[in-house]
Amino acid sequence: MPELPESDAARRKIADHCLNRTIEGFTLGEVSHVELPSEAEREQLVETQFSATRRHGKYIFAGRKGGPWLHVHLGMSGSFRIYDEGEDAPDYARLTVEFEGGRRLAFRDPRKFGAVALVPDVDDFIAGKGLGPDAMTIGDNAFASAIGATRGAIKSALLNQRKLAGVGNLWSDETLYRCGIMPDVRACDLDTGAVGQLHRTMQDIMGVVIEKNADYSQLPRDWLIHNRTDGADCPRCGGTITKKTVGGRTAYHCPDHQEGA
DNA sequence: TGATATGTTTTACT
DNA sequence: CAGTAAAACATATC
Repeated sequence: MPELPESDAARRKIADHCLNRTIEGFTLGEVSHVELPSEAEREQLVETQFSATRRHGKYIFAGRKGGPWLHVHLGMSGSFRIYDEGEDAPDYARLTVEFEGGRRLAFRDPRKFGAVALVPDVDDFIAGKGLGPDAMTIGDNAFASAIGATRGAIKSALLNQRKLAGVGNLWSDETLYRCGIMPDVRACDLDTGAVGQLHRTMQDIMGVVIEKNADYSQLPRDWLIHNRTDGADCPRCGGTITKKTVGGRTAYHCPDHQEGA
């Protein structure tokens, strides 16, 4: 489920398996309603190599210095699959990059909410999207000014990609759960200490998910992720996990140990 | 069968 | 400008 940590794990697949190999071509799957690079854009990449990857928030990039970069957003259900020529292509492959030596990189996207595009400059792209600072590298002061001053719900602030890039529904719930803060508390009602704790906790949680390569089965048992179901027992306090809608998103939380400001 | 889903964008208000 | 709310996007799964 792609948020920042899942996007980073996906980026790493490219970094680990697809760099410095000449791109020979592309294969398209069933592509209606999926944003993909045009034939002319794909042609610009043929005979070139990816030499580096980047990630900002949930946006992944692969390219080389000076050249156009391939940008990928995984949307709701996107993923990458690395395989070699002769192996079965995965289901729902929308765009497959063919490298020399038979290496394949498939962009899978069952629900077609993802996007792949060619961008001339990564920084310009990020600026053009209006994305806020990356959630894993933002500093304490920048976090406090981006989030702490918001008048709306803290959960909505964390999810706002213009304020902070990378946090999605799952990890915003996990962060608030660990901090003991109700998702619908107004961000500006949190004291300085709580905002600082939120910053540290958010980075700690997503850092662990990145470290575990986004394999949820390796995450600690007392995390909300394993019990994110209406009516489940809260593994931290014995309360009951409950859902409510905050800012149009479903917010799972424990009313017993998550409190208002 | 119907409800729900990890995300983004757009539009229309307040 | 800041924020809220709803709808739309396409499809798989519970």
